[in-house]
Amino acid sequence: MTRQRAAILEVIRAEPRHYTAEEIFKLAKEILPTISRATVYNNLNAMADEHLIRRICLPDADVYDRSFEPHVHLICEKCGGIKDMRLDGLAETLEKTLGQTVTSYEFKVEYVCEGCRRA
Amino acid sequence: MTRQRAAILEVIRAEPRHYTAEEIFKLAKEILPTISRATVYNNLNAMADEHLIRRICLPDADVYDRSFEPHVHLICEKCGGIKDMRLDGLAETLEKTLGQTVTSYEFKVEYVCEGCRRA
DNA sequence: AAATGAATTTAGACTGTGTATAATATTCTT
DNA sequence: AAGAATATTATACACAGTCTAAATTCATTT
Repeated sequence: MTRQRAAILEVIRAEPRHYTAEEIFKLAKEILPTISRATVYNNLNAMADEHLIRRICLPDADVYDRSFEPHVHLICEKCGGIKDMRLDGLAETLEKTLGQTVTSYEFKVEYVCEGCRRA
Repeated sequence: MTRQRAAILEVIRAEPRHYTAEEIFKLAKEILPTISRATVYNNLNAMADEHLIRRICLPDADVYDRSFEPHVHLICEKCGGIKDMRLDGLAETLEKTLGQTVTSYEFKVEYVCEGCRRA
C-alpha cells in the first residue's frame, strides 16, 4: 500500500458521494501535492480490477464507488443525481437463470428522483 | 428520418452484435460515404435519449444495442464477449422495492463464458 | 412551384480524458 | 542493508467525442 494509493482511497471513502477520476485527482492533490494524474488513473483501474472499488459508467463520465458490495444505482434522468439502493436476492435469481456463478454485476436504473418529481 | 439516420440504424440492426460508435461510423460510411463523424455521434446520442437504441458502457468503450427491450448483458471477464439474456420480473421487483416506476434500466453482469471456462 | 424558415449535416478545428514512456523513487524480500 | 521488483512522476502523445460555422436538406405555406 503506497502513500498515493492510500490518499486515493481516503478521498473515495471520505464521502458517500461518487467522484469522477478527475475529481479524485484534484482532491488527492490536496493530500499529496505531487501525485500525478497517471498514478490516480492507474490505481483506479487497478482497484476496480481487484474489486476494491467499483466503476460506474454514466452518460457523461465514469464515477467511482467506495464499496464493492452489490447494490443498485438509481440515476435521476432529470438532475443526474445518483442514489444507492439494496436489492436482495438479485444474485441468486441471476445465477439460477444463468445456470452458473457470476463474478459481479452492475445494475443502473434510470428514474425521476423525489425532488425532480415535485418540480 | 434523414438518410443518415437510416444508414446508422441499418448498420446497428444488420447484426445482433454490438458495435462501438467508431465502428458504426466506418460501416455507415460504406452506405453513405460522405457521412460525418459528428452526425453519427449526434444521432447515436439522440437515439439513445429517445430510447430507440441502448448504450452499453464497457470498460474500454461504449457499444450500442439495437434493441431497447430490457435485458441483461453478460460480459465475459476473460474475452470481453457480450451475450444477451432475458430475466423476467426484474422491473416488477425493482419497482416494488423502490416504490415508484422506473424509466429504464441497464444490467451488466460479469462472468466467465462457456468457451473461456473450458480453456 | 417558389419562397421561407427550421432542422440537419458536413468538415475540420478543438478539447480533454486517459494512456504510454522512460527516468526516478520507493517498497519489499532476504 | 543490498538488490530486485514495483510504483510514481512528468511529459508527451493518441484519440474519442464535441463544437462551430457554413452549407445543405427538409417541411410548410402561399
